[in-house]
Amino acid sequence: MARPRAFSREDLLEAAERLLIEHGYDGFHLKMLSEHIGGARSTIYGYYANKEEIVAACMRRAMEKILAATESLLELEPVTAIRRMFSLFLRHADFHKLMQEAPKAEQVSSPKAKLDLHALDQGHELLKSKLLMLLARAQEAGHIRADIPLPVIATVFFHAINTPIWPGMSDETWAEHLFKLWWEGSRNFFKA
Amino acid sequence: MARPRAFSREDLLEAAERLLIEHGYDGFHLKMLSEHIGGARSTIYGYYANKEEIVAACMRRAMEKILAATESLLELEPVTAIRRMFSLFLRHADFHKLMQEAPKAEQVSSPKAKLDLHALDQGHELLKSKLLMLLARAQEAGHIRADIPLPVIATVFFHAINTPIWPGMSDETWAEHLFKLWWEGSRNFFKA
Amino acid sequence: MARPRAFSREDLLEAAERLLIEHGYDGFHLKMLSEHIGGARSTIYGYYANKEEIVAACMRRAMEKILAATESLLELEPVTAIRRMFSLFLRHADFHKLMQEAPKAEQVSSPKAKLDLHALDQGHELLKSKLLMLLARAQEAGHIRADIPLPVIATVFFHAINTPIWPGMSDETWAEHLFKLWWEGSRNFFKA
Amino acid sequence: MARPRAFSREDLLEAAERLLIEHGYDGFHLKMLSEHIGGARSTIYGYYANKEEIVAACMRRAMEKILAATESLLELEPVTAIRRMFSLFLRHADFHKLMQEAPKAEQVSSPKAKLDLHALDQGHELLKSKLLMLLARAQEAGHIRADIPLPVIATVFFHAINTPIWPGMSDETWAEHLFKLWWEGSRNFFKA
DNA sequence: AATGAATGAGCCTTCATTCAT
DNA sequence: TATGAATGAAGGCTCATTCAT
Repeated sequence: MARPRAFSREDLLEAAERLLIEHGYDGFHLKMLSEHIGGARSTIYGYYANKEEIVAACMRRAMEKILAATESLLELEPVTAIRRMFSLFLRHADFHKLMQEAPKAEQVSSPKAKLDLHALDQGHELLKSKLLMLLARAQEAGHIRADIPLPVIATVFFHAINTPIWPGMSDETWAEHLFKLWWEGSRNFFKA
Repeated sequence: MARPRAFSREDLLEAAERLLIEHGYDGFHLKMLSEHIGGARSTIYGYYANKEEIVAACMRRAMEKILAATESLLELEPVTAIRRMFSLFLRHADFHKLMQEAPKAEQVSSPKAKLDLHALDQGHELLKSKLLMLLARAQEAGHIRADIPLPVIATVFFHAINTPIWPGMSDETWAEHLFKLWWEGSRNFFKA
Repeated sequence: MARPRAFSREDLLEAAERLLIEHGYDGFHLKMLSEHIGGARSTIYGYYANKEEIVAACMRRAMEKILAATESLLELEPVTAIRRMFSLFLRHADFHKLMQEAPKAEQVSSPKAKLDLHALDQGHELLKSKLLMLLARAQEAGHIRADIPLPVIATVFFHAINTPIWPGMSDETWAEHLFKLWWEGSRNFFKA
Repeated sequence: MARPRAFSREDLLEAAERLLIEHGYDGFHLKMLSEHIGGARSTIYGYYANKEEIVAACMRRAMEKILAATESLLELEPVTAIRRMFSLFLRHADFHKLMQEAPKAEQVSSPKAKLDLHALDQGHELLKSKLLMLLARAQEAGHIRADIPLPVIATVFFHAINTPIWPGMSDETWAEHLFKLWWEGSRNFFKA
């Protein structure tokens, strides 16, 4: 009965995500966004009340995608699960870059954005706790070194994933190498 | 007779570096800068023609400081040198993070800024080649694993340094843990 | 078969009047209006071509209501009629305040709005002339002072009505006091 | 040593006052203001941080001008003082119209504007109390009717002043008539 | 006819940069 | 030379109005 929407909320968030990753929070303008989705700046306000809310919704959505992907991981054998998690995060590579741009919930004035950012934080905690659980189980089974606190190991895990790919290398090889280096280090243990 | 210089080029670049690290490129304003160096905004234009040039000069200078600090490293025993380099970079970690979002020389309009950014890139390459040289020597001596290409190992090295510190942990302990994880990995090799 | 009318012209003008009185011209938005009449913003354009026309139609209608209410007043004894008129206007005081900032017919671009605003002006003149007639008759009968031109007295009458009510006072008491002050002044004539 | 200011704060407030009176709070734009003082919109922000602060400063200044003008009034014989106050306000005719546009201090976000608006309120109270004091003294001396609460009389006084002048009449005659009507009412007390 | 969506004009505000002393 | 003042180009957001169903 009314004019059909030129683009969906999904389209909008998708574009926003790309632009946020590419330009950072401050470098991200609604003008830019509107150009990328092919509409007027003001049209965006029919979807979200302000920039804050767009960013927050965008972050939350990315987190939910990741969380969904880690759904069944906990049931696997821990070392396998960790390996899977590693390659999963690698596939969603920009996710972490995006997360670093997240504004703090307290610095945000829109209540809706606050809600989304809190959900984001909870998601973050959940993700960390999932990883910690896996690491703990792997450690109990003697697979993970015990001389370094698990949260530190987890932090390094999260960060390692974001290593910018060596140009020209295939994704699979890259994943393989990266995991090996995280898992076994750079040292040569088998020195003759 | 002439008005005394309100601040030196050094003061300016020093303050700019701190502010860039703290607020990122887009969050960095000349107003902020002028307040921190105790002068008028317009005075800055006596030193640099525009914001681009300030940022470029600032990055270049930071890179040169790092390069100077790595000067004598190549003469040490390779594994010791690598360890030193690790903690050196860790001390300059903020700068590294900044580097990752450094403006590209081509996207910049001021020719002077272009020059500085090219010098920055060259410095980066030099740094990488120094590291590669060390890694190669260490590998020759059998200390570094040989099943993974050295550039990949170097990339991971560079990236590992930027891991956000685990809150509440002392800098020294953090450095220790981080190096161990890069060097020996997360796996427990000594499983009973 | 046709969609039922969501609201009538009357509903629309009624709501517009309330909102105009409450928020003034610049504070009056079509969004607000549409929410109050329970329809879509765009539906309003089925009734009036633009905001100007709504406002003009609304003012004209309010004026006509007042004029109708003064219909039988001229037949009364003049002083009684004046008293009645006073309390009548007091009841419509908000409208009067609004009238003072009514858009001028010449500043308006829509011809329909122009017409309505001219009608509004005519109504205003008619109202004034009615009042003047009453005052003249009262003056002839010796009830109104003759040392001040009647139009001045009429102007003050019109303006007095808009005196903002003393907070906490009942409408009736207020009307009583206000009329007395207009009629007898603030001076104490009966000084001992 | 620096470029001379194109207009003074006074110029700015003066223009703002005129425009506020003419167009009301909502109809008053910085663009309009900048055009009237002959500068760029952004230049205004060198004087005041935002629209709120301009309006608040403008109101406060108007109030202070009036207060200064009423300075020595209290020492006069009360009825004379009242008469003087009346013509004084008449000369500053638009003052009250301006005051009606004043935003409430609580609805304003800028702290500086809050301060100014509070000062405005205090000025308002002071003005009212001055008038009330005069009225009370006049009443004690038997010059003011006692059957109507003084605050009501004061309110009517304040409002009466703002009666729009009868076009074509000289200011002095107008002042005379207006005062007479407030003081003695419209009624003819001396009916033969 | 009624509606939800789209849009452009306009306002407030910030900031890099230029000007005039 | 150093500076305070001035400015235009954005960018966020609102709102009257038009479009397409």
